Amino acid sequence: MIIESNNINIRQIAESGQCFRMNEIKQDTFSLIAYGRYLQLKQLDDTAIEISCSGEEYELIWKDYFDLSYDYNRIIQKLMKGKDDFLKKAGDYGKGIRILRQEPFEILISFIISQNKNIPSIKKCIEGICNRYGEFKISEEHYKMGYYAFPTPGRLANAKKEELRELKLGYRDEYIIKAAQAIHEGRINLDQLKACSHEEAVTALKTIPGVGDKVANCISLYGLHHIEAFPVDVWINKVLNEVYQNSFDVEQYQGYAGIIQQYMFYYMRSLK
DNA sequence: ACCCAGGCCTGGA
DNA sequence: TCCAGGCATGGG
Repeated sequence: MIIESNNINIRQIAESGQCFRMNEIKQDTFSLIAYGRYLQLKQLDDTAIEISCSGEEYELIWKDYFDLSYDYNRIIQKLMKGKDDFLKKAGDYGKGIRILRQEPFEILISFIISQNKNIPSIKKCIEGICNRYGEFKISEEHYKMGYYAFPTPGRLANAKKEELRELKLGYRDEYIIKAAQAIHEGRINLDQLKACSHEEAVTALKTIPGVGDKVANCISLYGLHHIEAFPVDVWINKVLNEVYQNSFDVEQYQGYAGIIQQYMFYYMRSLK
């Protein structure tokens, strides 16, 4: 089925560093594994994508996943009318980005892995985990394409350190197991954190070893959809230092700073 | 060989 | 409270 929007660009989303299982499989066509499903997305033009699922499945899952009820154009227009030159360029450059509503547990583990790694390396590690611990599935709708879902908390909670080391996760092995156990044993309830405030969520997430301020903000933004989160990584740090001389005022964008952060990140990386 | 990657933890000022 | 060094691994 076709989705029309002035603010949806699959390539930009796939390259925006918020999701790690979206890949280009042929020109302008991307695969995606999420919520235990396999999907293909084709960019038709600047204002439309084709999504390989029924209208029913779209309404049930993907409309929400791509955050299609939110008006990103309103944010872009606000930036265009403002006087922040960098954000004008960044907004124009990344106006097809949206903040996905991804599975909280997958995001928790993915961003624990992300520390001190580049994006290609993060992707490799996540695929390794899925291949080793995820459920193997077959998509009848895609010529019986086989794929692995992201593993459940229970499967990862019972993983062995040595196994994870084989997957080249390095010192993150223990972090991953501890995090999965916290979820599996119910000490941390991610759905509950979705319902409470961003600040409370970050505080709770930081009790998990291997989750510091940056990773907690990423989980809050990408996994819990607290779009006021503002994760500061090396790239955003570069923006804050070099572009704003450490005088950027996040408060101007209160309530949706995470979207602004995403435009900054995507644009700054394009400059190198 | 060195440096960096969507950082975090620990120990010592 | 702030900072330095260490931490696994792969790629430039």
